[in-house]
Amino acid sequence: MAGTGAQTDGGTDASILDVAERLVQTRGFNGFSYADIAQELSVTKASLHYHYPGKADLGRALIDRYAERFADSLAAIGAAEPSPSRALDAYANLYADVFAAHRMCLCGMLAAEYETLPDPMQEAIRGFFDVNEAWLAEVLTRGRRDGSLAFAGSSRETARGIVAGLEGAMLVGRATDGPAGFRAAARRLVRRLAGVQTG
Amino acid sequence: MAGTGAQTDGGTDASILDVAERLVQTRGFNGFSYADIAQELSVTKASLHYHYPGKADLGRALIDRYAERFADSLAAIGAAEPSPSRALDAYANLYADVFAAHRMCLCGMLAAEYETLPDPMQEAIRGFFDVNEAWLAEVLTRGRRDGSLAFAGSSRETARGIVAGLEGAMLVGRATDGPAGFRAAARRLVRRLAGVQTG
DNA sequence: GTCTATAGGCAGATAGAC
DNA sequence: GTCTATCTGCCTATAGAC
Repeated sequence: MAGTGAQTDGGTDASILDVAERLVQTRGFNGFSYADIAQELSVTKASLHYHYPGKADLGRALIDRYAERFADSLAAIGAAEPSPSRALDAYANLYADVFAAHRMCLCGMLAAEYETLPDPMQEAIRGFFDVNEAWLAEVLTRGRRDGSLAFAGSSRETARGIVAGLEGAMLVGRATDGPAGFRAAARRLVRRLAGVQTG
Repeated sequence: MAGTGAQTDGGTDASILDVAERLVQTRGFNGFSYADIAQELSVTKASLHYHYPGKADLGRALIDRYAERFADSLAAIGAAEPSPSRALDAYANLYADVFAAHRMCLCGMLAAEYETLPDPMQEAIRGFFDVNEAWLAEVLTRGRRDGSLAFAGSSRETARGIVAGLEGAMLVGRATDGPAGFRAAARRLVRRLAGVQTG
């Protein structure tokens, strides 16, 4: 359930991040303001600036927390799912959970606005995708070795295709899909790209 | 070469759309202002409001023109490429051309900001994806019938996966890829999802 | 840590002269 | 059609009291 922004503790910083995270995932980094957060938390904008002096600081903190949670989820999948094909299903489900919460992946959303973002945020976004691709590449390599997966080309480029497919499915699905079919579509996409062998 | 925003004629309206299109494709609809366009064209903001009274009007005009161009490109591919697999390669190249121009697909970008956009723009964005999926579905159906393509599930859901894959590849690629590998990656993705039969 | 108050700038948009 | 001038409102951000 990574990336859906469950309230962590009761800390003020975390509450701010929770609200900001949801706003970025639904409206984009350029589509919300400190005023939006302040109103929702019934505090003043000045108070928010105490915790995160500038919007860039807030943005960087958002990505770091999101990436950390996502990495935890990947580690949990790795521990719980020794089968590569099952690990891929679980990976697709991470995205389906975000979509079901009527959100876009935080870093997918920020990738769209990439050119308008400060350097520290751009750097963190690249890091997020790199971690995802590296984790997937490892799963893919393992699956091809044990015969449960069959795909042409390198694990890394196949991993990149899977990330792209899932991010794109969320992006387009926001405009066209209901949440119903997304989970199945995401699984289908990943299995197809990874060449999951039936039986 | 649809979607790269080549100057159509010398009309003022078209010039405004050309600049605005590039700004949306690189920075997003919420990432530019009338002032940006005015500066680039050396006119005043008031002059722009004469041509497009509100930003929503400008946005709708942008999508309509973009969708029209894209539809023309699809028709041209249909006329020039009787082979389904070659038509799919040409389709992937449409996206690669946009990416090579250091742009995101206009409607992919707007899909990210979907929740913040006025109804007329949302409607036009859905129309764009629907036309793309319908065109692809027809190609896929034809290819499966003649044996050149092999994929599980419906043509329509496979078409949706291809659009998602290409949009996502552009989205993520802006943050991670150089323009070099994108064309090959896009072709690989489409061929894999459509089950292009070798030989 | 949160507040009031405010600065300084930019957003989208309009009126009216030319 | 394009201009100058202006409006209103929101934006990010800061100073300083409590």
